[in-house]
Amino acid sequence: MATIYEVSKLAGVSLATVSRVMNNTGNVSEATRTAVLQAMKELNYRPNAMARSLAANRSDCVGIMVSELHGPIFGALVSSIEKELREAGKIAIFACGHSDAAKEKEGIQFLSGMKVDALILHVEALSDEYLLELHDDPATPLVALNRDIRGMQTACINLDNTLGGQVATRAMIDLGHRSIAYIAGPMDWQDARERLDGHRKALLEASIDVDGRLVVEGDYHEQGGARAMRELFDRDVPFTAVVCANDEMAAGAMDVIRSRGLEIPGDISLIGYDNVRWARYLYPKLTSVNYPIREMGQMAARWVLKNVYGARDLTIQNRFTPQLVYRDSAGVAPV
Amino acid sequence: MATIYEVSKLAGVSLATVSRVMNNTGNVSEATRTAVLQAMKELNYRPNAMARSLAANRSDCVGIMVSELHGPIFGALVSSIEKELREAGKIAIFACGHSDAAKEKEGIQFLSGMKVDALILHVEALSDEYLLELHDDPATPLVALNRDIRGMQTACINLDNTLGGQVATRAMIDLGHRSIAYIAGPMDWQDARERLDGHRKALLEASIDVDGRLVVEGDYHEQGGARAMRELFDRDVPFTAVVCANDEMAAGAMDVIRSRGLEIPGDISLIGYDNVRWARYLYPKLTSVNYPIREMGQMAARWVLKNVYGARDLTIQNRFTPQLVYRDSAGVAPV
DNA sequence: CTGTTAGCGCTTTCAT
DNA sequence: ATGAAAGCGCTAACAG
Repeated sequence: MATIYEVSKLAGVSLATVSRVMNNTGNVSEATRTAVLQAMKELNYRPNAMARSLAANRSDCVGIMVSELHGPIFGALVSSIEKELREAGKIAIFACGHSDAAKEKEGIQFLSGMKVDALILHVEALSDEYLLELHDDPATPLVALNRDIRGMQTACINLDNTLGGQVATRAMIDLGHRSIAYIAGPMDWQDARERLDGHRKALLEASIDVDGRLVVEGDYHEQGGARAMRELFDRDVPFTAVVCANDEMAAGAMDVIRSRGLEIPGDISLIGYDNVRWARYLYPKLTSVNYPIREMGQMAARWVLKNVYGARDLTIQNRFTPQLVYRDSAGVAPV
Repeated sequence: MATIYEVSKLAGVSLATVSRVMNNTGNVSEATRTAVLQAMKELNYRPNAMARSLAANRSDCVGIMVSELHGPIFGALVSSIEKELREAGKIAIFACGHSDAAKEKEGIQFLSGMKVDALILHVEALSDEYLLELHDDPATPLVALNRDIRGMQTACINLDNTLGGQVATRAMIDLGHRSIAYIAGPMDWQDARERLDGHRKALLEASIDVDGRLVVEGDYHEQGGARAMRELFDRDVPFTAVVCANDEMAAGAMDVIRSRGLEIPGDISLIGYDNVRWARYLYPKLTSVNYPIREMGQMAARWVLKNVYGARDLTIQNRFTPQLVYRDSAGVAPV
């Protein structure tokens, strides 16, 4: 593979000049510029990104640490970040934490070894304190998704999860439901707690007693949703609606409801959360709270572009508002 | 961030020695080794991956070029490759081609600028000839997923798509269906053509005439599947089963079938292809041909580990056999 | 077993 | 406007 040296020789100029035309830095006469460009083409020259980083002390890489690389949420996130970064000529380097504190730390270490210029994190296991520490270390700027940490709120991009839970339950109430069950996410996750808070809030504002027997903790997975749904039926306290803390669990719940010979939404209304791509493939099509993950990923990328690479004219929105997407799984309460 | 130089000073040894303990190369006395390790810990030293690559002329990065980073197929692929590579201490760098020839080429250029040690490709738009050319250039070894290119078959990892189509249609035949419609993928994609071939083959081996009016070309997306399904109904030639070239289209078709007041599988049986994660969330649960994409991604990663990094004891399987996953959407033909 | 030294390909002063 | 030269942090001969 050709190097800058060979290009300079072929073009009859010095290394420095070739570097200048590559980076559009300093003054280069039109004549030499074209000569260099020509030589680069001729040799099919690709600058060595590694060498460039080393010399420039700037890698043009940003590290993305997520729980998983796949799935409807993380997949969309990762994809939108990569897209935005790439359009700005930056490279996204990914690491997976699998919701495990040790692995998340290890992933961050790995990325820092890659000398990334910035970090975008969407992690569960790492504590607020740890993230704050990282944030206060000026070595690598970072932005955290789905977190809201005091002391670094300008570097947090999150969804108003409480509002989301509220909106879902409120929609059920507006449809006439009074006995509304809730399948929560794992309570050691902040977003799960917030979503549940929202549910409770909606109940309170409608003066409906919150009945502990009507909420059961799931695991954000289909199986957990199914299990929770069975538990709900077994508890034998009547309800006409169930809101789920995410769509996966709603899918599991849906299956169980149907297997009891009940109709959705005729007998039981159902609302999910996240509005993943396949929510509309379900039958009936799932009403769900939208998690604008692509927009939020894009925003995280912009945060980096603005705060690390000095891009102008970018406004950062730290907090996003979830909106209910009405489909067919929630209907008026049976009389 | 600490450098190797500072570590060497703190440990009271030379650069070379530090390098040796980092890489487990050459002989180092136990005493100095611990001293160096200690110094590294003390300084929280992370080797600079860029510098290391430059010097060693080996980046430990492998470039992954896929059409998309997200979605049930690509997401799973990307995730499995990253996992396998990472466990071997290699770094996956991703680029998206969006099924566009120009972007796919550009992505490859980009990755080669990153000086990746190898390339794993899952692309549609690039021609066999172009890939062969790349393959014959020893600069960057490459392995191609979902392709079967003469002249580089040992570097291809693919699914027997024809067999998959055959298996699906054969299952319908075994259930007593004789009039079987087919919703194909875009005919300029090789895998779509192969899957259709399989369908025809199954028909032939059962001595069923292939009726051109019963196959319609879709686009591998839900909307295309719905459109194709409507087209099929409009053509007014009766059928009791439809096999779809992928699950997305099956989801779209399902919706249309139901909207005509028909039952699945009572009136019409349906089989999908790919067996994506949400296939079992559909109602009825979708019977589908499994595309073992994770295994294949893992295999591609192993190919690189073996052929580029010299890992031992890895056997490479170039061709995978699809298997039908029986669920509820396909049943016996109505009498 | 350990140290010295010459690069890897590029950027970036500093001269000219 | 262009060139010379000193590194960036690390590896890999080569000596000793």
